Amino acid sequence: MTTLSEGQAGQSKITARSTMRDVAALAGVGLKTVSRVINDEPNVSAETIARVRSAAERLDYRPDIHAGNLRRSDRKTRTLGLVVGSVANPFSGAVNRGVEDVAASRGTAVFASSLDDDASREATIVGEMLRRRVDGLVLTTVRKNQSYLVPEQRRGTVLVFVDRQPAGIDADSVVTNNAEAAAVATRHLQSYGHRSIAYLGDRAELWTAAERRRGFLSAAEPGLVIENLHDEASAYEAALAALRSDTPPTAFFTSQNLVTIGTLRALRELGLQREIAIVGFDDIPLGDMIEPGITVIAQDPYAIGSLAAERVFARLDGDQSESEAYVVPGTLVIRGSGEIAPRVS
Amino acid sequence: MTTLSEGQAGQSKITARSTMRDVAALAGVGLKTVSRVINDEPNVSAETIARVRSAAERLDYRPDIHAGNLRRSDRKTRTLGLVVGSVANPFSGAVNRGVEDVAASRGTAVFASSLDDDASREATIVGEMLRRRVDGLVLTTVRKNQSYLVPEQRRGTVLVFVDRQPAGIDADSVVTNNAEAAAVATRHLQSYGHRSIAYLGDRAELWTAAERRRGFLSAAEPGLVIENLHDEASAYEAALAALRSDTPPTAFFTSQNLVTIGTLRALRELGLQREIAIVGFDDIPLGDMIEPGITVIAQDPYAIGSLAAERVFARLDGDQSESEAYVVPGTLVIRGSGEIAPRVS
DNA sequence: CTGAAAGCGCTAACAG
DNA sequence: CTGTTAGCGCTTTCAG
Repeated sequence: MTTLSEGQAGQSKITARSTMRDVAALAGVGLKTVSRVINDEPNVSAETIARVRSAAERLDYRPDIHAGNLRRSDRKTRTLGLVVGSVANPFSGAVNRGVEDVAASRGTAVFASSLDDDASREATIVGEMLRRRVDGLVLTTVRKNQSYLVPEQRRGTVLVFVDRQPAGIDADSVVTNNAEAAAVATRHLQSYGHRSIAYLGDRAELWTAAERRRGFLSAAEPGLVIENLHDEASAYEAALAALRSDTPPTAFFTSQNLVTIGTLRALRELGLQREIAIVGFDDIPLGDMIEPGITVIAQDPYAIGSLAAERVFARLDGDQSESEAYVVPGTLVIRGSGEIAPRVS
Repeated sequence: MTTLSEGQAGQSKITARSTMRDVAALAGVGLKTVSRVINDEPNVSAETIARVRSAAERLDYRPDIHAGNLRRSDRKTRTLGLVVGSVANPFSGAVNRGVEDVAASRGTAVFASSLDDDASREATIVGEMLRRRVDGLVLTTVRKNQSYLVPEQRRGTVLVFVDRQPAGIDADSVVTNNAEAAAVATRHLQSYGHRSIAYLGDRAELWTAAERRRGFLSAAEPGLVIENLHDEASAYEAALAALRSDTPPTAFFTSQNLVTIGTLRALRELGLQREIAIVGFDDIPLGDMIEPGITVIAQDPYAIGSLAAERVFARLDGDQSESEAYVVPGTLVIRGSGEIAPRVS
């Protein structure tokens, strides 16, 4: 006894989802023939193609990619997972778009998830994506170590790390030249005469924060280093305290977006935005519209995302070369705030 | 003859993906028992549970959600599709995050796709998501008409429209009170004495743009209305031309993010940012840091996204009530640029 | 409490 | 050029 979907019975109103079987029945051909037509395989007569197409259209047939995948030999779901800080922040948004554009050109859809730099959520989120059998994963990680992904990688899931370098696993990564760019920013301030530069940084355990601090320290004479700032408010407080101390810095190097904004607020609060220099790491929306314009090391998150996605597809296409750390250089964008000379005392 | 995955043979190195079968074999139980344990179903002895768990762990077993779905009665993929302008823009990013947070709390993953307001891509993108059998779709549409989705909706795919009202289909929507808020902005300018307010708007066929214009016109005396501005550059040119005309406006109402920024650049170019008033629709990052601060109608994209996702789940949970247009009100944020009185001539 | 058999919608392998 | 049979990894159904 064969069971047919409801669609077969009712002529007028399509309500149940129709299957390949239904299309085959309506077109009066075999199941495999429909499969051939739907997948543009050769060896079907033009007339048969037309009949199948019209039947599929009449039933508003939508092939189920997952049912096919179950049996298909390559087992690709044409799906990518992307794990970022938060889809709501501009940096991640641009990475997301870079990944999406490359993925779309390959007929691949993208799952994005926000981590909020919360290490405890990393494994859960990645697990959810793995259950859905993503072909590859583009990851901004928080955990100290990613060795838990090694078995998955061995099974063929492609892993590419972005923004931060992974540990305990061998895989491609795409990052900004954090240390070098931070040193460039620092030397830029020095070239205007600054000798007392305060470093305001993010949580020390983040790879990016550590790299930027390393770059800063490689160029600067030992000075004020404040870390573990993760939002505007804490940066604002830290900057305010530094400026009110007995030996205030003549310039700031802020290692991250929100830290830069918090520091800008503190400078404004004290009316010092034209007295104290500041260079931030990572660009800020409308950074050229404020007064003075904010000088930054601008990253290229779109390029990071698209390059990462390209690496995923290269690996899926069989690239067996050694894993590589790709560097997307940050660039110094001069707008005014970093070109303020220290007050002569 | 039974075929077993490679995992069974090799003891040390796991390389092939193991299936429920492999776990069952290793644990020495039946397939269904493993299924019960993995899905936390009742009627399994504690000892058996432990044996299965340990076998699953040893094989690093990951259930395949799609294989299960094929046979499962509810056929839910626990996947949502989100179609927005661009995942890289702040408004869409916040909507995305709102959707994601609600979805994550229900064990649901989110596909996001960028449309760039390109009507020709709408059907393709939606089609890709439907092939992947998303349970629901949160959509920012561009096409004039969404009736092509009616059959899909009848089959049980939940549709919720955000930011823009759909046409030709009956479904929940979540939007800002565009017309009312635009009228509020306009009256705000009038309350400072403005009688010659220029409206700079986006493409007239976009529902949001039309609504905002309608709101503006309901409050303003007929004045300068310029439309079809879709980016910073065109808005900049339009504002510049208006300001250089024989009868320049004393205030601007700009109907969208990029248009506001373009207009601000024009005002700065002419050094008029403290002479000519401006109120923008949709908030701008760091809008309080520029001088003067930019007065806007701020929307709440996070609330829009999370409410939309909640509606999807409500419908999936069986809510059969009439479809509704939910309104997330925009709020006037006063920062300076909208509180400039016209020059007395 | 446990498991064998059937089948979800599709593709692979083969036979006509 | 076309169709039949088996089976992907899981859940359902039903019999122990």
